[in-house]
Amino acid sequence: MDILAEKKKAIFESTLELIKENGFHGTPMSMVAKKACVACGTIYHYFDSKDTLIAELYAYVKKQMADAMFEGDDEQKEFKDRFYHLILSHCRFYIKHPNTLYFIEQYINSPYNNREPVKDNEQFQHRMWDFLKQGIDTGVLKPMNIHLLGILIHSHVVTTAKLYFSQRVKINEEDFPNIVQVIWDGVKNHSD
Amino acid sequence: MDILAEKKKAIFESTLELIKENGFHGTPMSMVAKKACVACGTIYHYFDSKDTLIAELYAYVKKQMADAMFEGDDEQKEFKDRFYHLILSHCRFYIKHPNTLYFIEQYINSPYNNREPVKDNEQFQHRMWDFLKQGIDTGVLKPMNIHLLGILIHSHVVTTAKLYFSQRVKINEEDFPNIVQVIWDGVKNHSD
DNA sequence: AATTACCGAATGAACATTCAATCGGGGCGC
DNA sequence: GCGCCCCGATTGAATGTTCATTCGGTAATT
Repeated sequence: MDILAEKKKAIFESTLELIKENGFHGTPMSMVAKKACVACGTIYHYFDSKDTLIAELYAYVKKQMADAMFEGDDEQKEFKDRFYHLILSHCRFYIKHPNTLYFIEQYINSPYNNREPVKDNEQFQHRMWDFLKQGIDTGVLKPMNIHLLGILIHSHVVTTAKLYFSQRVKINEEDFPNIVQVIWDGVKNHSD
Repeated sequence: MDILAEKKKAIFESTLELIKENGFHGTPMSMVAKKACVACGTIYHYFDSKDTLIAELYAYVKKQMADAMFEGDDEQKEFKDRFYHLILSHCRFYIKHPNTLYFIEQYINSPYNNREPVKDNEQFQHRMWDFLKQGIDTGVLKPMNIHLLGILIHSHVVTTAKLYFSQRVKINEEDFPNIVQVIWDGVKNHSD
């Protein structure tokens, strides 16, 4: 179970990195095999097909993200502080895991996305929705569709992380709070 | 020159639609040829390779977008009105051209993006930057890096357009102004 | 006539997937 | 403890398919 898991993990990590570099097309199974130091056939011992591998990889990184996400969230604190903390953690996760960032973005914008809906562990989504709902109910956030709100915020985070790695616009971690302020001012209820 | 342009255009449009449906990998040249009602060889009369076709297609749709973008912008109006008008036009362009929306998103998040930097007609970018700069200089917008501002706004627009076509969150054109308000509140300078 | 547009079968390379063959470790009889 | 067997894990060369691209030729346009 240990060695088994190790090999599967090696395949995941290799695929992740190669896809970031070369995209789905640009990464033949043979390349994944070489990078993961296994034989081609071994991959097929663990996964039915390349599509399956990619779909499972998506679930794998999604779970990692969910696990990392709410760490350090303190329900006792004020809403705004929690908001900043959550968004910044999320940004930092992507900064720390660029392979994941680019893989997810590619995946979401590819036809893989709608092929077989991976049964998402939607832990992350639900905790986020609860948090946002609380913000709306207490009048701190604009009254809006929660899903919409969540997606707008997430897209803001992703854009920020991508920018961090881009050549054209140079930002660093010290700029993050200012960028988070943009989305905060956007979603907060200005009537108070 | 006329018929020539027609055939080239047919190839562009077919590629655009097929890539939206099936992605880069999922669209063989033979399929493009069939859909465009030309022979395989004809495509190679107009384009050096599949990569070239895709790169030129990107420039082609980018130009269409730029052309459609600033239509109806009135420099006499108040900044906020112009902002809403521009953002809404941009949203509506994507709504009207979903193929373009999904193609661009796939392209940007693929390794094609960094392969050969298409010499962008950056007309759109520059007009946008000028507009944003004016907003900052007059104190209406938060003082921020203009490129950063532009990208954050654009990502908001793209997210909105994608949401429009998504199953999960149902929004329609009447919701747009509220969504634009989020980004407006986000970027406006609240100190006045 | 000459140049250009167009055709589509043929080519060959790249790649996902298969499978027959080997490895290795743990259970079992002695 | 020792040898043997079994079975899942692993291997990587071989297979068959799917394309991108080519090219010899035909039609249209000048």
